[in-house]
Order: sequence, then structure tokens, then C-alpha cells
Amino acid sequence: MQSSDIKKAGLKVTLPRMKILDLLENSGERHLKAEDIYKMLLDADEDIALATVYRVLTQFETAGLVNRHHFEGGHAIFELNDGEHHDHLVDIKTGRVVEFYDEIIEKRQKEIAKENGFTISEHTMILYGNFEE
Amino acid sequence: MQSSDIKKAGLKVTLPRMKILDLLENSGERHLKAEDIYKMLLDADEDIALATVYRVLTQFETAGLVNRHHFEGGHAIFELNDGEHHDHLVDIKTGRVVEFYDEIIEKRQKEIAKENGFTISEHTMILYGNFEE
DNA sequence: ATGTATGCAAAACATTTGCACCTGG
DNA sequence: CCAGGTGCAAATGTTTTGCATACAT
Repeated sequence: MQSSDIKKAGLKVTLPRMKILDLLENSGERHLKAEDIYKMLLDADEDIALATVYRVLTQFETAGLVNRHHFEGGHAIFELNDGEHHDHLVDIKTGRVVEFYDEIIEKRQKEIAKENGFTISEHTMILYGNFEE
Repeated sequence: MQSSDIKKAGLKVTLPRMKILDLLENSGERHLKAEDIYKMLLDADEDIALATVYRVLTQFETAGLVNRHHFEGGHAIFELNDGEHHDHLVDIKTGRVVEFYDEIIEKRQKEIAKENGFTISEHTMILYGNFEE
């Protein structure tokens, strides 16, 4: 929907890019594999190659529009970058993902980095487990 | 060196398993890719297949002897499980890895899980960045 | 027009698996 | 001896790339 974001990233506003950004914004699921996006495009009768999905996602990542995470399972998942950092709770069985943000943890991370003479450029924290029914 | 660990895991004490465990314990680098281990074995003139390295590492993981982590880069890294959980600082440029453990963070993680009706079975936290020279 | 993007197929990796042969207990 | 382990090659799953064609500006 926001073709301005694509333009801002120095990318031409093409149909594949708009469709993919639209899915990331409005598909209802924030955390998607490239394959998921590809299948949703097929379902929507969009003739977009999987290779293009990967290329676009990588460009979006470079532009700061999306984040790429490496959850367990050997594949990456992508989510819209809403500007606010957050971490993840991942249900091992269902794959359900819940985001959270904790001030205390963020503060400690910075302190720990400092103690180690380390400058954080980014970080991920993933808690794997099960949600109660 | 500790063939007893292998036996305890219900696995036969074979040369490949001993060599791989030895590397994990004494190679000087705690965080290794399967490929790294394979190359070290080649350098040591051990005729062990990459497939075996993967099989053994997976068995060790199941037995709780090693942990598998998914750092950035599309490959898994393996480290000896010394029984104590810890998190990682990873240098983006050099690949250097430093482990740390923080009581305050661990405590907050448990509280956050509780707030979300979530039972943690394991978790990873990785800070990516740069160490000062 | 012209530099970018895309589709397609092939390539590149990381990891797993089938199968015949070998080996530890 | 014999279940379990291993090497090799082929298969799998994910992501990247080369190239000819198509499109945005």
C-alpha cells in the first residue's frame, strides 16, 4: 500500500514489490517464510517467481523495511520493521509467534556489551516453548 | 577423551565419535560449524565423512552432549553442553564469539514467559556487533 | 531509451538419507 | 556374530545467480 516506502528505499515501484509489501503489512501473520509469501502470491493468482520473493525480501531488508530472523528449522522468517525492536516467544509445536519488549532486558544487554567492550548493532532473543491451551 | 559420555548416551564408542567429541572439548574453539569439524578431521588425516559429522552431532545433541545454535549466515553452530546455560556476543566481522550469563535477564525471561502463559523449554539470545580492537 | 526488475532454470549451500559394507562389544 | 555405525553418492530443502526478456521512469 505504501509505495512511498519502496521509493524511499531507492527501488522502483513494481507490482511484485507492492504485492509483497502488502502481504507483510496486511496478511494477518507478521512472521513469514519466503515460501509462505510465494504461496500466498500464487493463491492470489500473482505470477511472481520465488527467486523474486527472495530478491525483494533481501532488498527490503537492506533498506530497513523488514527484518530477517533465523528461527530453528533451517529457514529464515521475515517481518515488517516497524521501527521498534522486540523479541520473540515461539511455540515449538504450533509455530505461533508472540512478540514482546522488555526494558529491563534491553538495559542489561547494553550493560553487558559495555562490560565486554562490545558495540551492539543488533540482537535477537528467542524463547522456545509452549503456550498454555 | 571422555568415552564414558558417549557410552552414557547409549551410543557405541567409535573412532569418529571420539574424535569429534575430542575436537569439541579441546580444539580451542567452542563454537564450530559441521564443516569446520570436518575440515579439522581432514587436517588430522582422519577419514571421516561429512555425513558422519552431521549424524554424530545430531546424536550428541539428542543426548544433550552438545547444543546447536542458529547464528546468522544460514548454518548451524555446535558447542559442548557444559550444563550451564549461557548467551552469546558475536562479532559480525571476525566471527569471534564470547559467552555470557546474566541472572537478571534470565529472571526477566521467566517472568515474561509467565505473563504470556508460556513454558520455556529453551532460549537463545545473541548480540551481534563489534568488539573494540 | 535505458538502467532495473523479473522469470526461469541452473547453481550453490547446508543438511539428510538410502544402501552396501564395516566394526565394536 | 550382528545390531548399529560409516562412507559414498544421491536426494532434499533453502537461497542465490546467470541470462534473456520485460518494465518503470
